Amino acid sequence: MTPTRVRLIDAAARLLDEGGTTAVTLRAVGRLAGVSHNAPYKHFAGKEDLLAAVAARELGDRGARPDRSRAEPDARQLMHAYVRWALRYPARFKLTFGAWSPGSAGSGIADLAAAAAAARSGLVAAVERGQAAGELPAGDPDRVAALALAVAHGAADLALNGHLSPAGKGHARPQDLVDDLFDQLGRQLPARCRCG
Amino acid sequence: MTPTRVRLIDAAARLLDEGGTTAVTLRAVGRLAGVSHNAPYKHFAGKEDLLAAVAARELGDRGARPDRSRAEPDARQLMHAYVRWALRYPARFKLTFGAWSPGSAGSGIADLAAAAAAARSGLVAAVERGQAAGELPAGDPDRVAALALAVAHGAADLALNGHLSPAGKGHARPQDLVDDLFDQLGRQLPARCRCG
DNA sequence: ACCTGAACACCGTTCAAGT
DNA sequence: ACCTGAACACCGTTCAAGT
Repeated sequence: MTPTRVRLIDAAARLLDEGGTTAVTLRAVGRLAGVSHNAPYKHFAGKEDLLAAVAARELGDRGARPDRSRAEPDARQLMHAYVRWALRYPARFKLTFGAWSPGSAGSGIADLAAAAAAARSGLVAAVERGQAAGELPAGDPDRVAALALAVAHGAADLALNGHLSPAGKGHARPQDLVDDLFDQLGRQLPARCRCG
Repeated sequence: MTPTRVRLIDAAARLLDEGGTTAVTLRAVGRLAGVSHNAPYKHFAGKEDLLAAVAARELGDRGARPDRSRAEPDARQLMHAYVRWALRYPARFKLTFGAWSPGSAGSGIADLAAAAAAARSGLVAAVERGQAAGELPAGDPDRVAALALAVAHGAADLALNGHLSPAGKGHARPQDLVDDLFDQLGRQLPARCRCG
């Protein structure tokens, strides 16, 4: 709300993009925002809370974007967008979906939890539309959504950490793994096929 | 090789298990190992190289264990073991499959790359056995293995970070997602079903 | 070869003041 | 209410010595 608060978040996000997670120090954030090195403590509970505010804003921006271009994206497109975002902004991805200590209760962490819940429900809604259209198997939509997210998240994280494509064997791009899953999910037995 | 080197790795692993990744400081490692706070620099290029040595040993131990109890584990069992290990030792999991700067070339990092390659080839071999037994779909075994690993890794990582089961809705245990994938992979159209 | 102690430039966080 | 400067207890890393 207050201008210096958003200035601090801006500075932290910029440092994150430029120098990775290790470059985001409270002192550098204050320096870049034009305040003293401990002014952040008047706006955030500490370093972790400031980082949570950055993650919450990033998650909110990501959720707000696809709504304009396309009213009802399908689950496959959402997971492709997820992977694309992770590969393009590795530091934001690692921060947003990294570990958040459940005990601490700063304002930024609360915002982050709410933004994450909103993103999750959007994916579940897309899965339900896919099930209604017969493109995805029946069953608990929360669980199908979790499976899709697990593949996208795991593929992106493994790729970023160099654990996916061993030696230039091009065939393990994370987007391909997302497609493999959805192709497999779409290949379920149709109702008319009872020849078993 | 040298005794102090393994003592330093022991100390780092113990600090990692007890206090998480932030507890592993070079000074605390030296203290626990009974040497000065910068003796590690005679055995490792720096902090990252010591951590890589810890990760390489962990990965090697994980690879050596299942060989005794079961000669040829299948891919599903390997992925279940992967998830079980990640949930039980979160800090080791995050360290082992975390980010390793590709530029640096310490001895520990080289060991880690070799151990990761060995683990990967073991999974690919299990996938090939599953394909031969008709339990897994045909196609590039490297890619099927990558899909299985992506689900296991993503499910474990999301679960550890609280992004999987939203509000006590029990139905998103990472092991269940691994089963969902393998159940789906086993539900491929049999050759005799040509009624489409 | 292996280890030590002092030193340097950082860091997060706290605290007593300032306006 | 918001910000500042000094201070505390750390940290990784380097360096000149010691044996």
